Amino acid sequence: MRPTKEQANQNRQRIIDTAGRLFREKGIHAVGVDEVMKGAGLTHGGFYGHFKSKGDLAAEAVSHALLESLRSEPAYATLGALAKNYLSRAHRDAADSGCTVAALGPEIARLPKGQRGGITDYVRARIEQVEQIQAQQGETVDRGKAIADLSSLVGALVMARAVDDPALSDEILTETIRVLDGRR
Amino acid sequence: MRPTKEQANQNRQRIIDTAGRLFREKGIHAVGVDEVMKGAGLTHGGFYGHFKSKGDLAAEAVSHALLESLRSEPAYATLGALAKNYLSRAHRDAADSGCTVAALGPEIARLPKGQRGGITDYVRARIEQVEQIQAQQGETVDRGKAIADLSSLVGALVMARAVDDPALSDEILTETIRVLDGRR
DNA sequence: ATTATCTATAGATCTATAGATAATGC
DNA sequence: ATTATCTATAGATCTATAGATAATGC
Repeated sequence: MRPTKEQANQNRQRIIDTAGRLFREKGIHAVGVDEVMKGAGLTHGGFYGHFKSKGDLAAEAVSHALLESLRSEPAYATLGALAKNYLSRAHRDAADSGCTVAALGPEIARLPKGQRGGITDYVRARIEQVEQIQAQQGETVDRGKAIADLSSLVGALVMARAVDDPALSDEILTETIRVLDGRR
Repeated sequence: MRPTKEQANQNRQRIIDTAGRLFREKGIHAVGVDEVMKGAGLTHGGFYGHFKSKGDLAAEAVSHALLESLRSEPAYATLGALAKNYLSRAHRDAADSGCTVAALGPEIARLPKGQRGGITDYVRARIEQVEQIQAQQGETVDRGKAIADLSSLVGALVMARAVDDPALSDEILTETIRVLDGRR
């Protein structure tokens, strides 16, 4: 039953991908190695052939999820278009495949430094993305405004998910879109 | 060694208060009943005389922490003053006594509905607080803008805590303050 | 007598390891 | 021979319960 080197690498990638989704859905602490391996179609004992510890997997899974969301994203012409996508109900209701900062931000903050899965580079890249949109819209590039707008996006998604009332949740999404869009 | 009814109630409050701090510092899942009870100066077996389950405590601890942060807060004349306080380094570096939404937002979102510790009422109160500041500043009251500004505060704090680089973390705080303050 | 707390522990779960297995790849 | 995976399990931890204890409060 031993897989080829290629297949073993694919298995490793599938573990990372599965962990990325499960962690975002349920939180890192709420998901065991057992559940991750079962999700990847493997037995949990095999885990330690791929990773030294669960913490190592957490760092790699966070890093992979962050890079993936940067990579798979289209270019936006306006901040409003970005906001409409980021603050959609679909994104709110699918945390497992969505923004890692909104799903795991506080949990990532508690990880030891150097094990935070490249979130620093990710945030930097996002800030620059918003700056580029500003330039493209013919505005003066204002890095501080880019940071504040990015913060709006993350904060609105966190609140829209946490809140119990669907009407308030929708209002947080649509009103934040409106304000970010209106500033064009 | 049996305490008076009054002392038992104080013990219960101390459990809730201790849990509120430990949960915000380490995350709900990362803290056991044992650790909470030790923090409150009690043995862990006594816990179930006060609460039916850890989940019940979580709901009460979140609720208490939210109400406490509303109660203990001064009135702000301007949004900039609110931002300067909320986005201070002191607040960033003391999650255990700080904003529950920024510390536990995603984790609260995963709690079952009706067990989310009154976060809906809390968010509503915060929105109204920002609206009142708008009125006080002589601006037209814009609920959408209040929501977007509140989102900026929460998102900036989450990112400032998650990020690995102290300079970037500081920049996120100070620039978001500047933007929120400048819009006066 | 009631009850808040403590001691002790059951039962479940979780991380990690050890040894066996079997197919790959030198 | 090497190694990715599996089976089995050790050891730690975590939630929850049972029974004992001792002071309160009717």
